[in-house]
Amino acid sequence: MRKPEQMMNTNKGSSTIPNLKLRKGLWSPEEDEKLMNYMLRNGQGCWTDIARNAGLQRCGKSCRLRWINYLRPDLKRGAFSPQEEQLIIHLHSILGNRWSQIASRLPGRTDNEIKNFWNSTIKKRLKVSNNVSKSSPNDSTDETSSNPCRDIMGATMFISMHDHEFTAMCMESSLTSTTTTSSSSMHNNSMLVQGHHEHFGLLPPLLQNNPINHETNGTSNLFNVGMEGYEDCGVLEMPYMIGMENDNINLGGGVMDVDVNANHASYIVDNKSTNFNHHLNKDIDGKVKVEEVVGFENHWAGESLKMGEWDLEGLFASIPSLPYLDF
DNA sequence: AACTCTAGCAACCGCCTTTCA
DNA sequence: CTGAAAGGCGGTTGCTAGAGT
Repeated sequence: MRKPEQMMNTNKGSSTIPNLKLRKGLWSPEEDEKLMNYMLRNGQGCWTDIARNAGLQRCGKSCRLRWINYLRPDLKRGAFSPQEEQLIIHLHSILGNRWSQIASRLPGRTDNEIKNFWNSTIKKRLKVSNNVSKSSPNDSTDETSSNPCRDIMGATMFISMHDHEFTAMCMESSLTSTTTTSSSSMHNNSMLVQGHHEHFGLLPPLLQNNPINHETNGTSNLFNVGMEGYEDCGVLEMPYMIGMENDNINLGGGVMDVDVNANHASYIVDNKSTNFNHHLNKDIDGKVKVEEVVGFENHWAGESLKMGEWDLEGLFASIPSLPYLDF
């Protein structure tokens, strides 16, 4: 942190207020009050104007940051709850360091806050857990190391495997509404399947001991996907693929047909952005195999799939913002 | 009590993207 | 179409407070 009176310098940033020396460093309570009052009176607008009109000797950028990270009334304060922590990990495993996108899924939390939390707390724990796992002979065949997602997957001491409810909620809510569900959701799940299946922290582990979670409340479906394991060739064995009987689930870019009685489920998506096609076939023994047709490979094992190649909007459309969560 | 270490976090920096004249 | 300004974002810095010695 910087002392409020620490620096006064000419602005050389992208937000300019000519001929004014702009303050930097910590915000004083007076400055906070000015900005807060102005924002509450006038709402958001051009930050340079806000800075000027509020009588602040700050650049617009600085005002924006202060508002977003500290003054916004809807900000949540205090430590991250375990649920939030899990969600952050979950989202980070999907999105990487896209803090703003992660933050957009955690109401009341800022990207800066999450970033700091990740860098200071989670990374550290990750390191510890990684050291532990490296010392374990059972992990000798594991090629985790460079991928943090994968590190997390292996971090059994880090993620509680027994706290299933939250993940379940994620899964349920992401598929609760037929309008919010998309093919990318399947893709997300598939990604998360990667890693040591005995450590499924980010998959809904409830599925491992809750074979059928299948209910309806009139308008919503619970649609849980359980994973028994995975194979490097991209074929996943799923003990349970659950949908409403004879449901025709709208998956955004495609349609999933679930016909439990016929022991058959098919999921065919032709999504330009994700280029992701799956066929699901239910085995006689009740397992459903997801056979990759296009665009999904074992990227942990070498063929990396770059995030930038995805349709992140589509991807995110499938991740719930969980507004009902009250951490 | 004095000093050192370190975790946590506010805020800056610089780059990239978007908007607008 | 182009360039400047503004906005947005991720990475990084450096201060503070508290714990440890």
